[in-house]
Amino acid sequence: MLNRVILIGRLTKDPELRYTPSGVAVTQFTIAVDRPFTSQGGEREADFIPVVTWRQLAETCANYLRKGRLTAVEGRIQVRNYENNEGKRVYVTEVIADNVRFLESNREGGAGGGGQREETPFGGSGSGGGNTGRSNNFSRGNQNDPFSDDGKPIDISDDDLPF
Amino acid sequence: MLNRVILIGRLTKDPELRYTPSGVAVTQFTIAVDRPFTSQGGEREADFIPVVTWRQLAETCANYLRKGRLTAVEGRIQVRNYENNEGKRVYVTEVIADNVRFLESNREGGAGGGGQREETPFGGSGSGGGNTGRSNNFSRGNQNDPFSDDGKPIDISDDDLPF
Amino acid sequence: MLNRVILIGRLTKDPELRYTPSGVAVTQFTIAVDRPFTSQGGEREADFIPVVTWRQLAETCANYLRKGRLTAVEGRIQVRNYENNEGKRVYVTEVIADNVRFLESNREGGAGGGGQREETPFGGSGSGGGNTGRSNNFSRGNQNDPFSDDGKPIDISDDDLPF
Amino acid sequence: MLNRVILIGRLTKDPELRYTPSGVAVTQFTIAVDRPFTSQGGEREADFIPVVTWRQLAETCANYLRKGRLTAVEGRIQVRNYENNEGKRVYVTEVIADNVRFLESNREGGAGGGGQREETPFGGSGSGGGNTGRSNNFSRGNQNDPFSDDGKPIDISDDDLPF
DNA sequence: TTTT
DNA sequence: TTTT
Repeated sequence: MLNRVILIGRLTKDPELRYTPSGVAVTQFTIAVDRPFTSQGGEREADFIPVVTWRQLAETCANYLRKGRLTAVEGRIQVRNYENNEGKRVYVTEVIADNVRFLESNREGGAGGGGQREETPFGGSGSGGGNTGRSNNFSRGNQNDPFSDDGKPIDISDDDLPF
Repeated sequence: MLNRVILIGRLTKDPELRYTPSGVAVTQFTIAVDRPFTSQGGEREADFIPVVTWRQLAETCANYLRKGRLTAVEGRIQVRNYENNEGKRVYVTEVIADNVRFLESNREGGAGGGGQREETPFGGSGSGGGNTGRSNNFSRGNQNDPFSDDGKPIDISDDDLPF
Repeated sequence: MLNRVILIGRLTKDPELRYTPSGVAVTQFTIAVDRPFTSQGGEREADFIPVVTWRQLAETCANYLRKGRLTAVEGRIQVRNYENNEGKRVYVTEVIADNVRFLESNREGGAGGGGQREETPFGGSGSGGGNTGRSNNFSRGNQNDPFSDDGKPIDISDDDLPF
Repeated sequence: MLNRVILIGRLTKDPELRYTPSGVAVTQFTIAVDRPFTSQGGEREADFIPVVTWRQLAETCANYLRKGRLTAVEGRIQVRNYENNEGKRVYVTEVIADNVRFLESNREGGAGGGGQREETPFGGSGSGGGNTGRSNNFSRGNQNDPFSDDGKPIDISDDDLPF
């Protein structure tokens, strides 16, 4: 009935932009959130939490987030499940974000490097809003469709569309 | 750096109280949280989210929560992992709660039935506070220790203590 | 940059539905949220937090919420200010809700009584969505416009529209 | 029953550390949180939200936060009221924080300037925890007690202690 | 493996 | 001015 998550942490890798078969943008990334205490052994620990964004927000994240960036994520916990290739049901827990805030601009710190896409965010993020279907900034041929040729089991489909 | 979750939903089963080898109370339950939209097929869907509480709060939850009860949970997302009996790393995502609110008193509705424990909450919940170690309301012999004889791989240990 | 509030408490009064001059629905109510501790003197205390909802959500709240009902509110803190009739700047802090959950159906407990409007919610609430402008369930003449004739300084206007 | 706020914004001024008559540390500051939309006129707007921290956390905030710093605040909304010198009841809404995260270290950007206190945070913040009473990092004579000689009406007292 |  |  109510399901709200707020996280602040750092991306463990550059985000991955994909499209569902019907052409809806999805971006996945993981954020490392330091725990507020140390383990028995005294080491700093973190939770590595998978985040999914859809549509316009997916494209903004793919464009401006990079490995190492401090980021705030707001969304809901989703538990989906699918049958894997051994016929076993697998449960996947993710945060479906509807609001993402870039807490570090592209100049400062971060793992930086190799940004082959835009260099400047245009002011934070949106909130899930706007255009349904595929943005035309992102042309897509069959060849580079991550949902048909990346070898891994396809585990995000149009059925997973959250709205 | 910041990790906050708030959920409102219903318990899918009575909660399960256990103790770690060193005697710390842990209670696990799952809450079903209806999604704010229906699926393509038009059915209501829900996320089934595992919740863990520790110490005093674990005992309060075990005493007063029951299957079907509407409940608010506040906590953080934790992703732990362990190696299963086939040597494969398994990831488990849970909400570690530090605040649980009973939104339905024991009188009204609910699945009711068979409450062999207390019948009245004494005013909501605490917030993780208080006594370390084991409460003496809960005697425990070796025989009924869920961590040594329930047949399933032991997947919660003192190493998982969150504070 | 991020502003999120979640409250669970009880309405101190029936909600008040009004319309801005241009006809947008606004509902205001106050929820009493018990503090998690008692005062020095040992009394239970509560915070009385003003909540504002707009448009479709305003109408749903006006229809289904009543004094005493347990309610969950999700939104953002807003601090607006205006000049009062003595020329002094007054600051008003409110929660602008975009999600409201009715945690008690109309049957159970509550202050009940005098419900001259609908008796059954149709499943929770929405989330700010939908129709701009005025719903036609709510006819409104100049005479009963709370924004032109209630004697009090008009302190909500179209300028306060949050989206 | 549940009251949770999470904010990310920038301090409008350096924080103010004070002590209650019995010597408990309190720090107040305001954070400016940009709204997620622009006003009718198209200007960026912000909410200016007063924040209060107590005890150990108050001292950490006073030491490390400065005007302009990007900061995450977690806490609860509190509405207190007092009678002013004209005998009128005044309502004050504040966020009582139990967790504060410094999202910008002291090197980068910010309004910088004139930091006459420590230059390096020792790793974020705590969470309200720890020592009751006054830390001995902060010597205090009668003369510089902000609660006895600052001329302004004393509006925070030991009665406001949240725990 | 799921709740109302 | 406040709710159970």
